[in-house]
Amino acid sequence: MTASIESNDTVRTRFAPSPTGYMHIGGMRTALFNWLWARHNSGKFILRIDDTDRQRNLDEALGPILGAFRWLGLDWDEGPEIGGPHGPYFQSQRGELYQQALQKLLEAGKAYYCFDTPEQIQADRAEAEQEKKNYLNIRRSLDLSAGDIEERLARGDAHVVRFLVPRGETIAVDDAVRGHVEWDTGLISDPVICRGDGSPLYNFATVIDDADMQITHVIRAEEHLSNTPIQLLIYNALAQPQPQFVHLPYVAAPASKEKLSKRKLDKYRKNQQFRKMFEAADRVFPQIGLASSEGLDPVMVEYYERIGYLPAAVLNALARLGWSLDDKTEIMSLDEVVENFSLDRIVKSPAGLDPEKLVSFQTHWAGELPPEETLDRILPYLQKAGLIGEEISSDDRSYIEQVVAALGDRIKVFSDILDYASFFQSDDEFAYDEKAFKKRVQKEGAAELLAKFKEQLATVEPFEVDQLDKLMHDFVEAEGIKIGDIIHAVRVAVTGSPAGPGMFDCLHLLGRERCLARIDRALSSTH
RNA sequence: GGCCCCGUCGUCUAGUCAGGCCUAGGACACCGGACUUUCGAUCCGGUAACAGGGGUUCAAAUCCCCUCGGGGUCACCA
Repeated sequence: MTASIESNDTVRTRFAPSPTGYMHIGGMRTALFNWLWARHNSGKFILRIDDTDRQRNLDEALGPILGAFRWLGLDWDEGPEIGGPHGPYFQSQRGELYQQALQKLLEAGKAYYCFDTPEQIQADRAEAEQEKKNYLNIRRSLDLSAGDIEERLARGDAHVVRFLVPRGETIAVDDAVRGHVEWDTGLISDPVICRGDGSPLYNFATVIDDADMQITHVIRAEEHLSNTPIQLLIYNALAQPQPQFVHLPYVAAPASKEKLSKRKLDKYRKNQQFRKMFEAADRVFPQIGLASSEGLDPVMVEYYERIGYLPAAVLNALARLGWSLDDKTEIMSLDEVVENFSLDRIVKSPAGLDPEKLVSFQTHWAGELPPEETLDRILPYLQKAGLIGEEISSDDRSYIEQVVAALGDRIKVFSDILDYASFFQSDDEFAYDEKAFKKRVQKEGAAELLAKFKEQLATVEPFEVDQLDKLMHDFVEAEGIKIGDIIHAVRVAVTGSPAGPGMFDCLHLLGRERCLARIDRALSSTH
C-alpha cells in the first residue's frame, strides 16, 4: 500500500503559503530550501496557494508574497500567474478534486460523517483532561445506520467529515532530516478533513494536492512533523505513493530557541539583537514615506528589501540557517548553494536568525557590487527622503557618486546613506550632532582656531585633497598645536557629525563655499 | 499534561551515522594590538563550547542507559 516514489523521478518540490499579506522570513527559508533542492536536481519548484480560508482580497494578500520571491530571484515553474500542467494552483479552485477524494474515502468506509456538536466535543475533551487521559473522539456517529445518516444529511443537520484513524497500528516516516519517527495510531483522534460546507481542511487538502501535483519531496518546517502521521494515513487510505518528507528545524528568534513568530513582536523589540533592526525601521522608514516598524518589521521579508539589504546577503544568511556546506565556507552565491545543496547536511536543531551575521554577509556582498550599481541602490533612498530631486543632472550624479565613493563601506545597508544626509542638505539646514558639537567646537579655544583656519581655507589653491592636507599640517605646525585640536572641530563644523570619511575628502566634496558657510554657521552658534 | 523533536563557544556551525587524525576546527560578535585626523575598513593576536551522570571500550563529542534542560504540537488555522 505504501508505494514509494521512484528516486529517478524528476524532483518536484513545493511551497504552499497562505495569503497572509506578508512573507515570513522563516517561511522564506523553507521556500528557499525547496527551491534549492529542485534546482540542485534540475527539478521543478511549485508554488501553491493555500487559500482554503477564502480570501476576500487575494491580490492584496498574495502580492507581497510573490514580491518577496521576485526580489530574491526565486522563480517558480508552476503556480500563480504562470499556471502549469497540474493546476489550478489555488486550493480554493480545487474543490472538485477534494470532493472526489472525499467520496472515495466515504465509500470505502475510511471516512465518516460526524454529527457531534462542537459543544459535545468540547465536553469530551474536558472530561478526558480531567481524567488525565489522552483525548480520543468518541465516534458516536459511527453507530448511525446508512438510513439515519441520509436522513440527517437531507435534513441539513450540521456535520463534518472525519477521517477514520485505524487504531492499534504504528505509523512511521523515514524523514530525511529526522530519521525514523513513529507514532501509535491509537493515540490519534479522527481528524476533521472536511467542513460542513464541503471545504477541505489542511491535512486533507495538502495530501490530495501533493499527490496530484506529484510532489516528490515535502520540505517543510518541523512544526508540521506532528501532522505527518495523519497525512501518512491519508496517503495510505487513498493508495497514493508517499513523498519523501524533509522536516526542517524552524527558524528561531535571535538568540533564542523559540519559533520566530509575528505574534511575539512586542517581545522582540526588547530582544538585544533584534532591537537594532526595529530601531533602524523606526528611524529610516518614516523618512522614506513608509510605516514604522509597526507596519514593516524584521519578521517580514519586505523589511529587508525596504531597508536596503541585498538579495545575495539575505539568501546567503538564509541558506546558512540550518544548513552548511562544510567546516569553513560561509560566503556563498546562490549558484554555489544550488550546486552544493544537499538534504543530508541539514541541521536538526532550530537556528536563531542572527542580525549581525546578516550585516556581515551584507558587507561582503555590497563590497562585490560595481560602483554604479551601489549608486543605483542608494539613489532611491535619497530621493524618497527628499534629499535630492527626482531628476538628477549629471553634475548632481557625479557629486553623489563621489560622496558614496568617499563613504565606501561605511554604508552597509543602503539606507545608511541617510545617516550622512548633511552632504545633501543646505548649509543652514543640516543638523549638528549635539554631543560632538559641544565637545569639539565649543571646546575652550576651538572657535579661535576654527576662525583662523577658515581664513586660510578661504584662499588655499587649489581646493584639492593634497593641498588641503598640506594646509592643515602647516597650520598645525605654525600654531604649535596637535592635529586633533583642530581637525575634529573642522569635521563637526562642516559635516555636523564626528564620524565619516576622511576630513580632506569631506572638505573637497563640499567645496570651498559650503565649507566656509558651514564654519561660519558653527562659529555663530558657539556663543 | 499526552505525543514528538532537539541539546558542541554568546550566536551560526564542523566533527556524531562508519569511536582514535579533536590538547574540539571555522565564521559572526566580543576583547586587545597595529594602522589612522574621526568613524569604518583592513591586518595580527586573544577569551570562549561537547547539558549532567552512569556504563561499554585500550580509546567516547561520537555507541548504550538514565536524568536534566529547551522547543514544537495537540482546532470545523495553515
